[in-house]
Amino acid sequence: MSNVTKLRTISQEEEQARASKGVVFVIDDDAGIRSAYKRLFDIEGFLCVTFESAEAFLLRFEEATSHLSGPRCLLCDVSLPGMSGLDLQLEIQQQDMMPVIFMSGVSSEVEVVRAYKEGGYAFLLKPLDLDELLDTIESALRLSESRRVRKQEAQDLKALVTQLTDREKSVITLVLEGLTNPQIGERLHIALRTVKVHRQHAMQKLGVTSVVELARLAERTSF
Amino acid sequence: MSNVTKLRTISQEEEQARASKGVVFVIDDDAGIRSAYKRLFDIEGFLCVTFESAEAFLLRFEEATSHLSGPRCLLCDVSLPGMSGLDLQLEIQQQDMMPVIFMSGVSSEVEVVRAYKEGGYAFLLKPLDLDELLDTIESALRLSESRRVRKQEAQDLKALVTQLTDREKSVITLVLEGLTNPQIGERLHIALRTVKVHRQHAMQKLGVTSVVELARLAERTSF
DNA sequence: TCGATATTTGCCCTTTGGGGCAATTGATAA
DNA sequence: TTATCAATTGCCCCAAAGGGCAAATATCGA
Repeated sequence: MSNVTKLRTISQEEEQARASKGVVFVIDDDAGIRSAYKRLFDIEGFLCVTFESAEAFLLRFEEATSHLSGPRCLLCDVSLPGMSGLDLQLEIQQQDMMPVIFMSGVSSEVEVVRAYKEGGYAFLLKPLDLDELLDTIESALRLSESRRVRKQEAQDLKALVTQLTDREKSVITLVLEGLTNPQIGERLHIALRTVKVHRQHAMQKLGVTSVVELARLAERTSF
Repeated sequence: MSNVTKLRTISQEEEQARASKGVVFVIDDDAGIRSAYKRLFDIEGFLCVTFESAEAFLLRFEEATSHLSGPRCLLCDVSLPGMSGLDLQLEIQQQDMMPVIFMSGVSSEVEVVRAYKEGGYAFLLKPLDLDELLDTIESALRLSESRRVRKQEAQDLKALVTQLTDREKSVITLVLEGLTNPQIGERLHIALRTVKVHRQHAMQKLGVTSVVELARLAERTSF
């Protein structure tokens, strides 16, 4: 059935496939411009979702895309009716949601400077160079993806670490300081056998089989 | 004697002390502005060196400050006679020398965008806010310092690693993959005792006493 | 050709690491 | 109150790590 209505509808698989390549949010108050961008990004294989205002974006982008995974970025005009692009940017940067690319035809230097100072990813001046636009979108999506990966990694590790009991944590901490089991035993006033048991349990819980792996893991977290 | 001529001359110790806090290069074609900045940064405790053009900076900043260590940054007007600030920036970013802060009173948005796109650290519009200027300088200097530290660390480690012989490197590599000495022996077709010897020598050369330290060190380099 | 360095290996000894089996104690959740 | 889980320890065993002593080869610059 998606064949019949393919101009406006895509299947769920297609939708997720596009989202995996990248979700591009577009905010512009001009419906014509919105659909032009949508067409462009559809052709390029991205999933594009448009909004007519910053307020609409904040209200609806979550539900519109929470079921989709993939890197994302926001392309937004600086001057919008209601909440401006710059103010929206403040919200977004606070929650570290996604890179924001500004566009503008009539921007003052002040706006540009502010956009960058507040963490804007790029600022494109009209008339837009299509290649430049796509390059910027792609690199913003790459940034988004690498951030996501880093974040995911961090919280996976955190989940592992919280599985450890206090005793296990303290033993592992000393292991990471390079102490031997007998030394750890002395330090914590427990028997050698006890140290070994805690160490063993901790290694299992952390899913590592050697001290090297343990150290590598610890480098990426902070115990 | 420095007391007599203290308005223009500082002792070598004083010079290095200031440089340690931060070297601020200033490029402006107006001599009055240059001396105003110099006064300001002198008061703030930085070492300030001024130039009348981008060309003069490139020619002379090296010899003027090569004997001094410390974080550094460049404060520069975008529109300069001769080579523009933006062109200078290209040179500087290629060699990753220092953060560049642009100033301008009559900049178009295009210039601002280009400055940021090419890696400019900040863009300050006139009239300058003194507090903002100093904040920006300080954070640029912090960036410069952390870059320097990272770079230094990297080359120290590289120096250590190059001390290793090929055999030692291959043994250590396998150690870092989590293999035991007997396994390494099999893999390299050498006796267990030989593995131990190489391992021991490598650890000594790298200045580590435990596998944990070794792993930590390896995380920061790429063997 | 000679000394320095790298690579190799064997023998032997001690300390660590890893882990099974079994038991005790305390706390906590069902 | 009972079952589960964390913490603890002892005994015993084997594999792995660390390293001293000694020796043979090979390479390479002086």
